[in-house]
Amino acid sequence: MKAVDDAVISTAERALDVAERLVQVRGFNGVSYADVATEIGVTKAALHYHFASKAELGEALIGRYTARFAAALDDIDHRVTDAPEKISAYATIYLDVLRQQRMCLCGMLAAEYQTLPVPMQHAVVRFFDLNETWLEGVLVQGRREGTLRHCGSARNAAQVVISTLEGAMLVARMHDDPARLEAATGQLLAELT
Amino acid sequence: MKAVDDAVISTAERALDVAERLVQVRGFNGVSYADVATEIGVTKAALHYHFASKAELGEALIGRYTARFAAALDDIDHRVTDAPEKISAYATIYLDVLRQQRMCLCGMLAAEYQTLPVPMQHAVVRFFDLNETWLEGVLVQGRREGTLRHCGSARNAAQVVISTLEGAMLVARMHDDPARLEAATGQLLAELT
DNA sequence: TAGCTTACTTACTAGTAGGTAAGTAAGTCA
DNA sequence: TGACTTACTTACCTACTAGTAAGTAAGCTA
Repeated sequence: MKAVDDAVISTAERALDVAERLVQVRGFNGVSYADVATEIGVTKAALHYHFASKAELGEALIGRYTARFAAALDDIDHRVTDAPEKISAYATIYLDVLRQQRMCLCGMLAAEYQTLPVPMQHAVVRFFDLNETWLEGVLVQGRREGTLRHCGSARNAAQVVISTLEGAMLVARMHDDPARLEAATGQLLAELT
Repeated sequence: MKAVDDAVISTAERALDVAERLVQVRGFNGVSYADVATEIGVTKAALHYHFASKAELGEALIGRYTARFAAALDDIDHRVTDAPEKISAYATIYLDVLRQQRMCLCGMLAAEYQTLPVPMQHAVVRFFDLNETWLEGVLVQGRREGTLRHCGSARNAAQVVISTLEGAMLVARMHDDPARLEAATGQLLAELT
């Protein structure tokens, strides 16, 4: 096995990279083992060696995506102190994904939710929980410091923020028009400040 | 052929009813001819008699859904005069769909956009155009009458309204929690009035 | 160096996908 | 009454789906 810290990227990692992009563009039901295997230049059986089933590949995909998101939120917490700026930085994560002509992985999987294996459903819900909890914290901070306002509970307001960003992403990607997400973000921030 | 105005619903109509529900729940790529045919009690070949290809069935689906939406908007225009109440009635359409545990047909298809046949892509875009245009009119009316306010163009604000409702629907359906859509609607209306 | 592990390939399976050709029963119409 | 149309069914096709069994080359390890 190759060392983790050298320049060579393992087959499993490359499979996750390719599968992630394909799922973000086409959806989980629009991607096959053959699609992923062909693109990284191995057989389907090699993919099954690393991920026993498509459900397992899907779980690994969501796990890695969620971990990366969590790291990005942590990074914001360390870089930014101002609550409104944190929300703005949060929206920038979404915008960066959209600029690659991709939908949020978990937003896409939310659409296909009813067709997903149960472990994948739980993993998707965990992703949204993580985001809600982090946003809730920022909204509480902002309200305390007088830089953010919202009606109802902070949890509720956090859910509305996520809904707006995911929806704007969905529609903006279809039109290949990131400006729509920027407009929604602007209105969201205006409403909260 | 059965008369259009008697109680018997044609096979084509029943196929559209079933396919619509299945696509709203599972997505276009999560539904097969066999699924639809089995549920209405005919063979796949009978379905192919009415809709030559899956793409054609999809187009018919979007066409009927868009026409029904257009009729609902027309109905609002005749029933309601107050602009904020029109927006509220508009949001109720979405809520009624969500209460059946369904996603907006075209919101679902927006997620799968990249995998759809080109004629279906165009039909989905037309659905959103129709909605944007109607909302734009209501927002202009509200601004003129002093009952609604929005920053930027009315068209832009209309896009944000649709994005928010579609996104809230996506997330709320996953959680089986229509309250999330109601919360997003509430915040949207607060922002506009 | 013998045995084991890793990371595959080749060749296959059963099931499902969309789609089609040919036939048929029932009804319409000149 | 014979030709035609509608609304199907049966039986099939090819392509693709996820998944598997068996084999192999390379490297690591006692």
